[in-house]
This record gives sequence, C-alpha cells and structure tokens, in this order.
Amino acid sequence: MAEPKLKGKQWDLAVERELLAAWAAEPALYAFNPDRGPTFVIDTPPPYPSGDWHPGAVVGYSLIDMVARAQRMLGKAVLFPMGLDRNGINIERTVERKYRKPLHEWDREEFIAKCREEISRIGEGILEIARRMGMTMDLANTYYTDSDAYRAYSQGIFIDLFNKGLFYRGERPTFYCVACGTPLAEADILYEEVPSTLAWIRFPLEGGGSVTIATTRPELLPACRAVIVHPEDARWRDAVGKTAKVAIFGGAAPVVAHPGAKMDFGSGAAMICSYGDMVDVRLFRELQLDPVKAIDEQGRMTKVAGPFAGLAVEEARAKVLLALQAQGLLEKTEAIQHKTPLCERSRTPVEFLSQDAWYLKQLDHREALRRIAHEMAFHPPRHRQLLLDWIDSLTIDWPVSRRRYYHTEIPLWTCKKCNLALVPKPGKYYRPWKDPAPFDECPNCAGTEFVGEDRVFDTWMDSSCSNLWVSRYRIDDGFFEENFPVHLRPQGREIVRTWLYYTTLKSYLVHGKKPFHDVMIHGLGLDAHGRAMHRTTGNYVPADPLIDAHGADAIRYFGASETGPGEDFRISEEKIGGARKFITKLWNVARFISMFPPVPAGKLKASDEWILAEMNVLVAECRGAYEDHNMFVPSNRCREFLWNRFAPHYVEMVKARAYEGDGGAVYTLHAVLQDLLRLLAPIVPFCTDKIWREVYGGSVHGELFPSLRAGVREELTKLTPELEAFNSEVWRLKKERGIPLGQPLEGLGIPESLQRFADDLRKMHHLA
RNA sequence: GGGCUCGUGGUCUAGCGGUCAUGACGUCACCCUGACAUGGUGAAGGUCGCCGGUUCGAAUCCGGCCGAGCCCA
Repeated sequence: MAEPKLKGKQWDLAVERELLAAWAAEPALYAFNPDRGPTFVIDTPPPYPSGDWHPGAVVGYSLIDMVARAQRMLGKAVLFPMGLDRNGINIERTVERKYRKPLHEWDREEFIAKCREEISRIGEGILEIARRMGMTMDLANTYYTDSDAYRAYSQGIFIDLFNKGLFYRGERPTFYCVACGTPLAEADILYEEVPSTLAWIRFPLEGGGSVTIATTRPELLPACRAVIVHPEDARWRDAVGKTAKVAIFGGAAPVVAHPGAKMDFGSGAAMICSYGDMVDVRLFRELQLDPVKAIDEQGRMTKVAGPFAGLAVEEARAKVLLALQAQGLLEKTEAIQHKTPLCERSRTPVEFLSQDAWYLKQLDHREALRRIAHEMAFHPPRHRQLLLDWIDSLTIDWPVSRRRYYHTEIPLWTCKKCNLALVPKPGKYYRPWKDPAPFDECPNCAGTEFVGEDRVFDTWMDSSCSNLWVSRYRIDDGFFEENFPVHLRPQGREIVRTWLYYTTLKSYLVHGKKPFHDVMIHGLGLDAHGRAMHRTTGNYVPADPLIDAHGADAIRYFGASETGPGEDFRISEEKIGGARKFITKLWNVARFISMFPPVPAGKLKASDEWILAEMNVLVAECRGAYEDHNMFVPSNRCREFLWNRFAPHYVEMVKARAYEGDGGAVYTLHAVLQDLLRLLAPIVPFCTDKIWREVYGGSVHGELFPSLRAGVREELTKLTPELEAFNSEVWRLKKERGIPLGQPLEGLGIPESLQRFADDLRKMHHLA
C-alpha cells in the first residue's frame, strides 16, 4: 500500500514554529523586489506598543498581511513596511504612574529618557507577535516615529506647510484637558453619558419677574453673559429682550431668543458662559460677547469667581449650589444623565479654555477633502461615509500644539524683539527647547535673540506623514513620483477620523493630491457578546494565549472567513476552533493525495474534466476577490469547494482509479490540490506551505496564483447539482436500507445525463 | 434631536428581483466506508425585524415604523 508523504492525521501546531525558522532563512520570498513586477506600496498602520496586542488588532494586521501576500501572488512587487508609533501621551502616563510624579514636575531631559527606556522595553512585543502570526512586513527595517530621523521628517513637512502659510497661532477657545495639561483636537474627544446634577436657577429680570435657567455647570455663573430661550417657547416669550441679573455674581445677561435653546431640556432657558460647551463658544462669537476666563489651566476657578476663586471645578460647583440655596435662588435640582465630552486618554471631562495654540487650517479645505474622499476607492465602498461624516462635522481648525514632552518638538523660534515666528531649514531634527537657535538675525527686524518654542506636536502630526515616508517623499524622488498616491491604506474603522482623515488633509496640503488609490477599512474585534473589548470593561482577552492554543493559521482563517469586508467580528474561541478543523481537513485531503506521486497528465475522464471545470470557477472567483482585497470570499469559497465538493464527491469518485495509478485521476488530484494550496496560501500560510514542501518541494510562497486552465469544458459544471444529488441519493438509500457504504446496492440506475460518469460512479458506490 | 450603518434558523454568516433561501458552529440519529471519528452520512430547526407600496413575481427595489450599533449635536 502506498505511504502518504504527510505524516500525522492532524495539523500539528509545532509545525508552525518549524516553518517560522525555515522562512527566516528565505527572506527573499517576501522582500520588496522591484524586478518582480509592478510596485504595490502598503501604508501599514504603525501600532502603538502597549505591552500586549489586542486580538482584534492581531486579526486586523493578519488581514493586511493577507492582502500583501495576495498581491505578491498576483505578480506585484510589494513594499510592505512596518513602523511603531512610539510618540505620545500613553507612554508619558505610564512613566508618570510608575514614578508617581506628574509630567510638569519632571526635568524634561530626564523624563524623555525614562519614556524612551519604557517604550523600548515594551515595544518589541508586538513585533514578536507579528512574526509568530506569519506576517510578512519588513520587520527587520521597522521604523520608529520617535527616532531622530522620523521626527526630523515630520518637522520637515511642518516647515514646508508653515512656509506655505498654512499654520497660524491663535488665542481662542479650545478643548483643554486639565489632567493632561494640554489643548486637544476634536478627534481626541469622546462623549459619554455621565450622571450629573441639573440645577434650576432663578435669575431676576430688570423691571420685575424672573427667568429660570437650567445648567449642569453652576460654577460657570461668573462667566455668564447671556441667557437664551427658544423663539417658539411660550414660557419665556415675555422675558425676551429684557436683561437678567446673574444669580450670586450679579452680572447683566440679556435674554435672547435663539434656536439653539432646547425647549425640552430642563427649563428651556440656558445660560451662555465662557465656556461650558461648543454651543457657548459658537454663541459668544455669534452674539459678540466678551469672554471671561473663569477656569484656569489647572482646573481651578479664577479671581472672577470671587469667594470661590482657587477652588477646583467640582468643589466650586458644590459650593455655588449651596450659596444659591442659601439665597433662595435654587428652584430645584434634578439627577440626569448628561453626554459629557471627555479626554480620550485621561477620561476626565474636558474644559473649554482660551489658550494660545498653533493651528493647521482645515476648515478652508473641506470641499477639496470631500472631493478627494470620493476619488479614493474604498473597500468596502460604504465606509467612505465614515470619512465624509467626519469632514462634515468639523467645526474648528486643527490645534496641533501640545504641552507635553515625549513627542516631536515644534521646530520654531520666536524673535524676542519683534515676536516673529521663524522656522529653520527642513532636514534636521530640531529641539528648540534646548538647541541654540539656528539663525543669526531676524529677517524682519535684525534682532539677534530668539526664544525656542517649548511645545510639541499632536502625535497625529507624525503619523499623518506615514504615507509620505513609505513612498519616500523627499528621500527618493524617482520612487515617490512613481508610487504616489500610495496604492493601499489598510486600517481599522475606529481611526478613520484620525489617521485616515489627517493623512488625507496632510497629503492634500503637501501635494493637492489624494493620498491613496485604495483604502481598506476592516472592522473591530468585539467580545463574544458584541461589545468593544477593553481592559477597563473587564472583557479583554490578550492575543498570546489564543495563538498558543489554536495556532496562527486558525486565527488567520477565522479572521478572513468570519465576517465580510469592513464588518465587525466577535472573537469566538469556538469559531477559531472551527477554523482549525478546516485546516485539519485540508491536511488530510492532501495526505491522501500525497500517497500518489505526481504524474504528467494522462487521459482525462469526465470526472476529471468536471472537477477542473469547477476549479476554474473557483479560481476566477478567488482572483477577483483578492484583487478587491476581499479575504472573505476566497476563504469561504475554498472551504465550500474542498469540504462539500472536492472531498466527498470527486475524491470518492476517483479513489479506485487513483489506487490503480490512473494518470487522469492522479494528475487531476494533484492539479486541484496545487491550485487550492496556492489560492489559500495568503490566508493560511503555514499549513499550505508545509503541505507544499512535503509533497512538491520548495515553498508555495514563491508561487503565483493559478490562472484559468485552457481547454476545460465549462459546460460540465451544469451537471454539478445533478451529480451531487445522485451521490446524496445513493448515500440516503444505503442508510435507509442499512447497507454499509462498502457493500453493493442493487437496482439503482444511473440517470442518462450522468452516463459519462458511469464507470466512476459504479465503482464509488459499488452499484450492481 | 440629526446623520450613517446594520437587522436572514439557537449563534454567526452568504445571497441583494425569479425554481423547494447558502454555509459554518451548535443540536439529534445512525455509521470506523482502503486521507481524515478534530471524521462520514442523514435529519430537525427560518412568517429572511414589522407594515405598506412597485412588480406577473421581493429576503432582494421604494416608503414608513420598530430595534441595535457608531458618529455628531
């Protein structure tokens, strides 16, 4: 009896480790090689290291790796870089917590050194997981956004845009996080329902009567400059046009009819303060009111709060309520759930403060950005809307300056004499808070003394350069010209409003062009109940144990097959286990075929031609899907083909011929197996390669996808339903009559339409 | 309150104008058939969210409603 070349009846996870070692010795298979064919550049998301890796992220990056592998097998020269985004508040908070010392109490130099130490310690873990998962990014040349080279690059882009007049310095209300001690952009804000107290406060009206406003921020009373009511609100119609006296603090506040007032919220009347929320900001501008700073950068009340000056916001709120009560101006309080803007990092409520900040103009460019959003091909197309929605909802320019340390410095100096802001030449890494000014004299006033900017960039200023960096803008002009726009931006749905948006903005400002030809948006990894997985929610499962238990291929196959492109997926160990079973099935089919040494094509019988015709259908479908960066279709179609068609029908039909060494059957079995392995190689690179190595030698990862076989009679696929129904009928009859499958069945004729398969069918079923 | 997306057997998922609605996981029954019991075969299980409309014909197109999620106010 023939011996199978594949040993073992199951897919052995230890093989994955062996293959990793083998692959490490064959880097040329995955390296960027322009001679291979047309270039395909991928702008891989640089993950932020944080100890371990979220299983959803592991699946996301696996999908990206499948795209890269698929493009290689379509004949492209794939540039698949890898970066780590290591700038930012996350690592700073880690250091602050570890040493129990807030940022602004540190010596800057010392703090930066601690951050670097910490991030280097935890940064490599992600790369190790990527390697373990069989991902083929260029890990050996990983770039770091906190390297001098990358920071110099990011600064260089800033300097270009600065010289184009796209940045301005402004003192205007912005989102401000007291805990982080820095202004924030709209993208850094999240909204959550927070339990709070709605206070109904009576303001006396000049000339008699009163108006009752409802607010969750009574401590802002000293900054109240107006009261608004809805124009159609009958309750307050008489108050409109009069002047109210602000409770306790006694300022004058005109009562204005404005559609921004919500009739069904609280009393229907709202106070307008500088600044409680975005509505306040807008109305101050609209009604040309003079803002008052009631809260300072430390989150304490300023002197305008009189007796409450120096108190923290929360404390002031409680004391103001008590004072109101004492004066009989508090009508009632109500416990409500209030959507509160929080800082995404610290999860504390943000304030609106007037602060000096550097802004990048974005509102002026919305029309162009919308156009560009339409020029890029989205996969899936409907996710373009996520970007469009965000563009439409912007209300302020992008404040890019932050008062933090472990970030890219803003490369600016200000002339001491005339206050002009000066940028140096691009190309070097500048640290204006410690470097001497790179100027001799001010071009404006010939002043010779300069003050270095001590603020840093929002980290998205760095990451939004990634597509320029990987397409070698300013590094290799020829390469850049050929490969910009970059071919593909793959990323998660949750960072459309940040990474994708900011990259689009930057690329437009730098070049006026779209940043990418294609954008692939994958879904989020949720827990088994469909909720987002967070450490804080307690439903977090790290990726490592999943990989150890089920193997990289099973997780990859799960990720490819579980949901369609762009859909969220629930991390389910049961489903990952199901993926493992598919791999074992593939293994065993290959194990069977491996008993027969490959032969040149002999005379093909109808069954052989039939399965090759079906294979053509599968190849066409899979190639089309891979070109569209769709892993769902090939993973599922290949499974259906293998498990429901090839194995039960074709393999069983030709078993007898195979054992006789028939050239038609053996040739076809190998042809189909080879095609299947090639079609599945991007998704399950471990088991397909192991089988290929054992049975055919070499690596499947050096192969191209199969093409359509010429001379195949496509019309044979029309017989598929009938053929499979006939087999099913035989199995059912034998079961009904209690006849073992190996025993003959009497009195069943083969239908006329299937006569061409008669020999194979008779042997398969032992038909009499 | 507005915008977007989604609602298909217990769970997840395909189909997106045309014969008895796809597959997986799970369930039940039987079976070791010369690759596989991490297997095979068979079976049960669905008013395709609800209500209207277009059409000879709708899960599939249109409108409304209900529900879920995300984003914004």
